[in-house]
Amino acid sequence: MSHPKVSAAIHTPPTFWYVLNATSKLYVQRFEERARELGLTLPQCKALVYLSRCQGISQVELAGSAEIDPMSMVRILDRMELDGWVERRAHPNDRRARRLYLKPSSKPLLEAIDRIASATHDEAFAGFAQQEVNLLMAGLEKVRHNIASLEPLTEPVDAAPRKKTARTRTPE
Amino acid sequence: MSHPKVSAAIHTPPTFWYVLNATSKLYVQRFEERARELGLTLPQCKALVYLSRCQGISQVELAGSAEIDPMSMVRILDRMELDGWVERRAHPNDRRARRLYLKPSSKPLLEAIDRIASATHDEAFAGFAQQEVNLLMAGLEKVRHNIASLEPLTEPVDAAPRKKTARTRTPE
DNA sequence: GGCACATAATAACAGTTGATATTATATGCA
DNA sequence: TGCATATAATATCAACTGTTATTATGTGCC
Repeated sequence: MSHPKVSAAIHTPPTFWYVLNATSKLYVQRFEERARELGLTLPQCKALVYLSRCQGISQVELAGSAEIDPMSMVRILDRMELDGWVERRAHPNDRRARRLYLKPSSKPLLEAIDRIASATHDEAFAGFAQQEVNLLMAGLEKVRHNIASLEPLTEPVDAAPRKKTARTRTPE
Repeated sequence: MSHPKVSAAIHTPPTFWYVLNATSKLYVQRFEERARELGLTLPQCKALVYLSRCQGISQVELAGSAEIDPMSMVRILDRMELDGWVERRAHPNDRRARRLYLKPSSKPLLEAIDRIASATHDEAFAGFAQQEVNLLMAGLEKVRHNIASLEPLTEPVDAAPRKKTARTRTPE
């Protein structure tokens, strides 16, 4: 991510989505900058943390609670199993499913993740009163709730099925 | 993005980065859900909007002001030039550079983007007083500023150069 | 029991993104 | 002038993500 330092270009008053995105991206970047020392990406960290809270669950369950796409979860687990942090055991009653467990070796990792998360949080909220933090989170939650409870855009279901990747569109 | 509806898994109190990310992602998703009807992705919209504010700039400049990676910008412009929204003209004094211009056909597009942005904004802030919105943005800006002004993590510059992609890491 | 259908995990593939290398040109300085 | 270095744009390649298809099971109903 090597942007040439922002030039003397016009800077219009930042819109909400701009600030929201920029902040989110920065925050993740900072987190991953630290997590890189552990050889972990954010999704991996998420998987580890969520798994630590309810070991023995299946992959779909973990994917569901960590809000990660099941297919991505497979790949994350492949990597982490290889790295020796996680174990996939057979499920006693369901031969399709696998029960997930953390290997003891992952303990220090989880602690490190915790430290990293705190450190990032502290950096982000330097100079904030606790109440401000709560307010900010509450606001974001409200926005999130607003969007989450919207209908999926009724989609005109028009004759021409559109490609999912944004593509050439001839203006009629 | 087809998660199986979040299972009965334990749900710990949401942390800040969780809420921040989730909100940001949802917001973008909602925006792109609408923008898809125009055949545009969010980066494309960004490029168009920023370009509209200072036509005649070069690609690096646009990349800089829109905070998009220059290489990504190339690809975005390739597509949009093809689609006939944007023009690359030779730069009079610098034969390496190209000056960017919007083609007239992009005008309705820009208007549509504007409408979409407003619509999304309105959905997100349903039930907010203007003051709340301002407060929320101010909070985010503060966080953003906090992180943005951090040193790049002094990187221990340790002997072993680490791969940038999170990879197997044998615990010593 | 056996058939229709759902589900867990994974494979295969396509599209996108990010990092580095390449090419042409500019710029500063000896 | 001529060489070292910087820069704009782009090509190339590897990693990652998302989508759909595949395989092995499980579940309910007749």
